This record gives sequence, C-alpha cells and structure tokens, in this order.
Amino acid sequence: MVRIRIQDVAREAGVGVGTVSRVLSGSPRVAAATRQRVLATIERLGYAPVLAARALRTGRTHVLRAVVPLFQRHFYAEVLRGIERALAGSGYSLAVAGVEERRERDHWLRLPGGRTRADGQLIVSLTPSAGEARQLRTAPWPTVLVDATAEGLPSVGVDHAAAARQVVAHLLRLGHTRIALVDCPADPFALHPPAARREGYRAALATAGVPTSPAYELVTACSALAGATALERLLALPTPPSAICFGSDVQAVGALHAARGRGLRVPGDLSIVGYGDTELAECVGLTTVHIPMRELGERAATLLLRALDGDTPLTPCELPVALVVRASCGAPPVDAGSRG
Amino acid sequence: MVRIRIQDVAREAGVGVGTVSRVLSGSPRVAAATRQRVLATIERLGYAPVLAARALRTGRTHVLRAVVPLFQRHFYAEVLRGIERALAGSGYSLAVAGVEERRERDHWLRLPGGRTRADGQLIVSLTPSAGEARQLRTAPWPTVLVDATAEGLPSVGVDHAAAARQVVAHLLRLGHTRIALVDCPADPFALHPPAARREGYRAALATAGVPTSPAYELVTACSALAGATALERLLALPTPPSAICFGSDVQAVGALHAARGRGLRVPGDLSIVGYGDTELAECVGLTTVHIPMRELGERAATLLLRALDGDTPLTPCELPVALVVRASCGAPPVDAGSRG
DNA sequence: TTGTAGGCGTTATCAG
DNA sequence: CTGATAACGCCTACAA
Repeated sequence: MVRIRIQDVAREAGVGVGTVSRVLSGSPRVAAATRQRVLATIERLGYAPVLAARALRTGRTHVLRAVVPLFQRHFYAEVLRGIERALAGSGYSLAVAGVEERRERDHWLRLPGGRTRADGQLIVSLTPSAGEARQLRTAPWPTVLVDATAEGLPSVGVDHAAAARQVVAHLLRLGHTRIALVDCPADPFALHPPAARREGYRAALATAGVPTSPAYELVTACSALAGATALERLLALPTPPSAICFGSDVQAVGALHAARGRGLRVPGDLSIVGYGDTELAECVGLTTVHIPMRELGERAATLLLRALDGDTPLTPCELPVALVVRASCGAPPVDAGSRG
Repeated sequence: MVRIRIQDVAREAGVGVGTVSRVLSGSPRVAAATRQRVLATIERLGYAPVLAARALRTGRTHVLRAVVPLFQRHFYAEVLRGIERALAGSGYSLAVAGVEERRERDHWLRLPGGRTRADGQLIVSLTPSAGEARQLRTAPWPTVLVDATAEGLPSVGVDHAAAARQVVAHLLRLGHTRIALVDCPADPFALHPPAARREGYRAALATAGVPTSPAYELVTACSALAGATALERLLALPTPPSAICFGSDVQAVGALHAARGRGLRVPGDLSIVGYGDTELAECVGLTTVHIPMRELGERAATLLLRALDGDTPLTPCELPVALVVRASCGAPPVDAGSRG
C-alpha cells in the first residue's frame, strides 16, 4: 500500500499539480471537464491529501482543541458531544486536552500551549486568570470559553444566578422557608467558590423576606458521598432545613438516597433539588434545573467556527435554563412549617 | 507576536540548525555545554516546534485517534479519561472522533479514514466487520480495540460472559430461581444482539439446573425509560421474575425507580442487578458488576503506545470484573420462592 | 561534535 | 484556464 501524492493524481489525470490543488480547494478557475477528470482520478486512486503538508504550507491545522476538566463527567461528556456535533462535516477535527491537575490546567491555559498547534480553542469550565485572559485575547488564534467567563473573551454559558433564583422561588412557592444550599465548585481549580448560584439563592430569599443563615450554605465536592455528608451536617443542625438545593445532581442523588436510608420520606419530610438535569436526575425523579450542556458545546463550537471564518468580533451568548419539576419536592412537613 | 523558527534559535545560540534539532530530539551527539546554551535560547525565545513540519518530514503526526460512540455516556467518558491519562506526557495528543450514526461509524472504520492522519487508532465499543478488520490489520498504523474484538486485531476488554455468570450465581445463592435478563447492545451498530452476557446468564442457570425461558430474556435500549418499560413487561408475565439482571446501570436504575413507584420493595419484593458500576449505581445503592472502564482506556492506550514503539505483536488483554454487592438484592419473597 | 543542504507534500504565485 | 516552481519548517544524511 503505497501513498499517493498529488503529483500522482496530476500525472494520471494528465494535468499539473496546480490544477489538482485547485480542484481540491474548490476553486472556480478550473474547466468543468478538467475538474471531472481530476475528481475521477482522485476517486480511482483513492487519493487523500496529507494534512501535515497542507498545514505546513497554509499555517492552518484544521484542528480545534477542547480543554476539559475530566471531573464532572456528566457535564463534559455532554458538552463534548455538542462540540462534536457542531464540528461534524466542518472539516475540523477535535483534539481533547483532558485536565485533571493544576499543572495540566496551567499548561493548556498558558499560551504557546502544548503539542498540537490548533487553529482555535474551546475552554470548558475553567476560568482564566486576568493574565491568562490577556494572553488568550492577544493570541493569533481564537478562544471561546464554555461555562466560564473572562474579560474580553467570547463565551457561552448559562445564568447560574437566575437558575438558583428559580429553584428557590419554586421552594418558596411550595411553602418552604428553611432552605439550604449545598453548592460545589464549577471550576475545580477556581480560587474562589462559585458565586453566581449563591447570589441567586440569597437574592431570592431576600426578595421573599426570608433570612439567610451561614449554617445553611455549604460548599463541598461534586460527589454523591459529599452530598450525603452535607445532608447529615444539615440535619444535625438545631433547626434543620426542610428543603435543600444542591449544586449538582450527583450530590442531590447521594443525599436523596441517604435521606431515604435514614427513613426520611422525600418529598414528604424533606425536599431536594438537583442541578444540571443529567440522566441521573431523570432516573430517580429528581427535581432539578436543566442546564443545556449539549447546546452549550454546540453553540461554542459554532461560535469558534465562525471566528475562524473571520467573522469577528464574537458576541458572548447565554443559554436559558429551566426548572424541571419531578417528584423530589413537595410542601414542607407541618411541624417544620410552624417553626420556619 | 512573530513565530520563532528553529533557525532563529540556531542563529541566536550561535549554532547550526542541525544542532538545535539534535538537542530537541535528545540526541546524545551534542556537547553538554552546547546543549545547555541551546536549551537556554529555546527557553528565552519561547520557541516551540511547528508540529506540521515535523510531521511532514518524519511521517509521524503524534496524534492518536479514538473512535467512540457517544451514546453510552458513562462508559465513554470514563474510557476517554483512561486514555487521556495514559497519553499524558507521552508526546501524543488525542483526536476524538465521535460516532452518532452509522455513516460516521463506517467513515471512521474504513481505512483512508478521514481528516486527521493519526499514528494509531483506538476503537471503542465498535465491532469491525470481517472486511473492516482485514483492512485495519494491514493498515500502516496500528489499531487497538476497546471492549470489542475482531479477528487478528489487538484488543482490551472484559469477559462479559463471566460477569453475567457471577451475577446469576449471586442471585441463585440468594435463593432466586426466576431470574430474568434485560440486556442492551454494547455496540449500537452491531448486527447481532450482544451474545456474551446472555451466554453467561444461560450457562449459570443451566449449571444450577434452572430452566430458562425466552420470555425472561429481553434486549432493549440503554436508557432508564427502556429499563422501566422492560420491568413492566416482565411483571405482566403470568409468572413474573423475582430478580432481574440488567445490561446496564441506567436501565437498572430506571427499573428500580419504577418498581418503587409501583409500591414494590427492592430488594424485598424484587431484586435488581445493574451492569457497569457507574457513579449512578453507587448513588442509589445498586448491586452491579464493576467494569473497569478507566483501566480499559488506559491499558488500550498503553498498548497502542507500545505498538508505536515497535513493540509488536500486541497481546490482547482481558481485565477482571467484580460483583459489587450493594442493597438492591435480597432473598426472593416467600410466595415467589415456592412457585419458582 | 557540528554545519549544510535536500526534500517531505502542499499551496500559491507567476508566467503562459 | 493551466503548468512550473518556490516556499512552508523541520529532520537527517553527509561532509567537515
């Protein structure tokens, strides 16, 4: 199996390499008959261009990179899927740079960044520092942030504050007043805990005139175990909450299971709300917030593609979230209501 | 921001490009002092080689491709993570080719295969046809199959038959005799339903002298809804099973939830076993089979790397599975046991 | 141990 | 409209 070069096609078709190249790039400056002949020869010989040569000559690799923290599996799996879909048929291929530790994160967010020179970059759930953002902004290739923002960089995300407000409003409507928040970091490497969700939570309570309490605000890891542990902590409080909003479905399901194991009825004795609307939530009937992960990826990739077409500047976009009401929330128990 | 070439480094360091290249490739034929000087210059100038040029020259792209069906999210997410880990620091980057439809599958399994010319390929959960396998075998670059097998191709997987035998043996030990199997296809594009799990299931029952029944063997989609639907079908049988083995955790959790919604106690009235041991299973206390997805990816990538080092031939490898006993299985209800 | 030159397969520029 | 030819940046003989 010998490799066929553009030269071979040219010789076989009785034309020059330039013509073959023009056919390949869809240039209009080729006679229809010639084009047909060249195309037929390409087909017959099974010619496929060597991308490295093309990349060397043009300076474009036709590779896009996605930098993804591999922790929140449900999230990144769906986002990647969306990206893939947007890229299908675009001529670009996707290089995935998985990030598990700080060193890797820094490596990929620092500019000259790594092995494969990509034509553009998608950064998922990772917040660049001011310095990193500046570098990214002045880089020769575009970067789009997904579920994160940074000064001057295009991004696609959702309004976590609004989402949290919706959740709390729903619980208030059901009659709850003792509502806790168990959050988890979106960016595992962020220096500060996630602020948006907490602000939405506080704002919704403030609007309703319900006092907040530090004891009702926890931040913990994004795992079922952490969710269960947080639940225990809250239940041990002198005045335990009658409803808990979690920062992720995994935590919520872990807590849900733990609560039932303790003999608590959900939603009878305790209401629980997740976040994300992953498959998990659907399986167990968890009320949650739908985060359009797939669309996030798809839109971000589309945006990046557009930037590559020279269609700058890019406008950041924010996708809507929606409360998904399932079976894990109800009215607070009567004894709890009286104490609230 | 101007691009720095190897030439610039050479000039700046007062050496020839050959020397710089030798330093880059770690050749021993460079004086220590010269190497130091070159290294320092590289650092100072922030030089990074243009991979396309290197690829063109050497014929190696240093890109590995993973062909992955994007359906079974839990599975592919973990496998990808394992692959990533194995590749970290290897100098190879990972191009992910997501497969959602038959056309895409065929595209990637057919040889000249697509945009990025990769140095090697990992195919996950997709079974090549005889013809495809032959082509892959004679290809100039190696392919490793993950959770699939094909004549003459190296693979890493698990023994699904043994896994199913373990599950059934466990249920038999608990006293069940009316054991159903709700399976799902591993390869979404396979022409035949998955055979290994079913064979293990049948073999275990046969060994125990328990008759099998076609009505107890279902194959359906890998979703919570499909699991719930299958449950309904089985419960509607004249003699419903007292235990159900599922082909995936998602199905099992869907069924678990549906069963409880129907007022059945699990494990009191019905025992349920999942498959995979995804996060899902842990969250809800599902007895299941641990499939080492991450290790699968890691081993496969390691194998591929070894092949790239010329360390052929590759020996297929099979990773062990293990039953994970949680709370979803118990003894059959007494009335059921008497009828079994 | 080091420098020099040729070529990897394409595309793009320039004459024709 | 088409054909020759010069880069693109790097690696690697080969010569020094």
